[in-house]
Amino acid sequence: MNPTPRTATADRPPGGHEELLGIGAAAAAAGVSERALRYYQQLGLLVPSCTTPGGLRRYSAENLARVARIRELQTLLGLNLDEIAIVLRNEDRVAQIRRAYQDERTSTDERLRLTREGVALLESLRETVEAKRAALEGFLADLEARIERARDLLAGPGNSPQ
Amino acid sequence: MNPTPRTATADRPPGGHEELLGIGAAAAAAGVSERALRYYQQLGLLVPSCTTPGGLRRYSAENLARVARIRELQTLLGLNLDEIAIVLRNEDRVAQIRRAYQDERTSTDERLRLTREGVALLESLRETVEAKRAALEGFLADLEARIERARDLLAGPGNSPQ
DNA sequence: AGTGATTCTGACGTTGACGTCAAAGTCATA
DNA sequence: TATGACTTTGACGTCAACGTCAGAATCACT
Repeated sequence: MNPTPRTATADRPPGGHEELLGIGAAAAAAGVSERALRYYQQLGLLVPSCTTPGGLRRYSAENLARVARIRELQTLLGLNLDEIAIVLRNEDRVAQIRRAYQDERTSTDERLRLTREGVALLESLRETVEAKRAALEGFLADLEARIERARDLLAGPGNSPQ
Repeated sequence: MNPTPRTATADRPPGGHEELLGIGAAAAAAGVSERALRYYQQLGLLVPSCTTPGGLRRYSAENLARVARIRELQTLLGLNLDEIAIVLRNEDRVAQIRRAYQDERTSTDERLRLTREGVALLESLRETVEAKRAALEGFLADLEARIERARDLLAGPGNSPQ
């Protein structure tokens, strides 16, 4: 009933590399289908952190986090995969900027320039999200007002509230 | 250049009925396609407030508000049309309860019962929306934290922030 | 070297929410 | 009542985001 399912509850590797998952285990862990992982890769959203010599995809924890991010952008913000590609490219760019910033050889005004660029990218996403949040807030307020009115009817005198 | 476009900037009707729009004008006013209006009707989401003897659909302002509601539930909450159908049916039920409540013949405990039912329906929607809002809030907070950190780099001393 | 589970690459199918088009019908106006 | 704009009902097309399936290849393990 448990014939060593290969990847699931993996035993710690003696060498301290990374724990890489095959596409089946990765899909299960991320809560999406194998097809979805291949599709994301096809669109350039997700590149498995390495592949076996024979061409099998191996996914890292970072890869799984990226899938989670994709799903979040899909369900929370309602972005399509093309828009998500843009967001992810921006976030990758920010990470890259961060690394360049840490680099000893980066000059001080280059640091400034990079940071400003990163902030601008993040800000633009924030605009989008903030707009959505505001709209949702309004929606919710309206809903709560209606509930409130109904509740008043329950509390008030049973008849003819004028 | 203005050969009486029939329905657009309509002249006030002498009799005080309602201003009804043909499907073309209604679609334009609501910002959706004619096909969408027919499709919504096909799914039972939207029934034109009346039709001409020949079978042409006429849309009221209330109809347009409903379309706006549908679009809102689509884009803001990401619901599909089946889920929207449920929400709208619930909201219709609440309105119906409201009317029954106003009715003289409705007894006091019937009023209580109806109100409780209405509140329950609204509350259930509120749960959904609130969950979404919370998630979005978290998303936004994370984003703002990242922006903040980048901003700190801009304000701090140009080098090795440890 | 063999076995069985897993994965590969096409390639076609599906679903939701419409888009588009043809042929016929309706409506207000000339 | 005739004209032209608008609308009707099918019916087929489209697009995104995968689902599904076949046949071959890969991998860990014996």
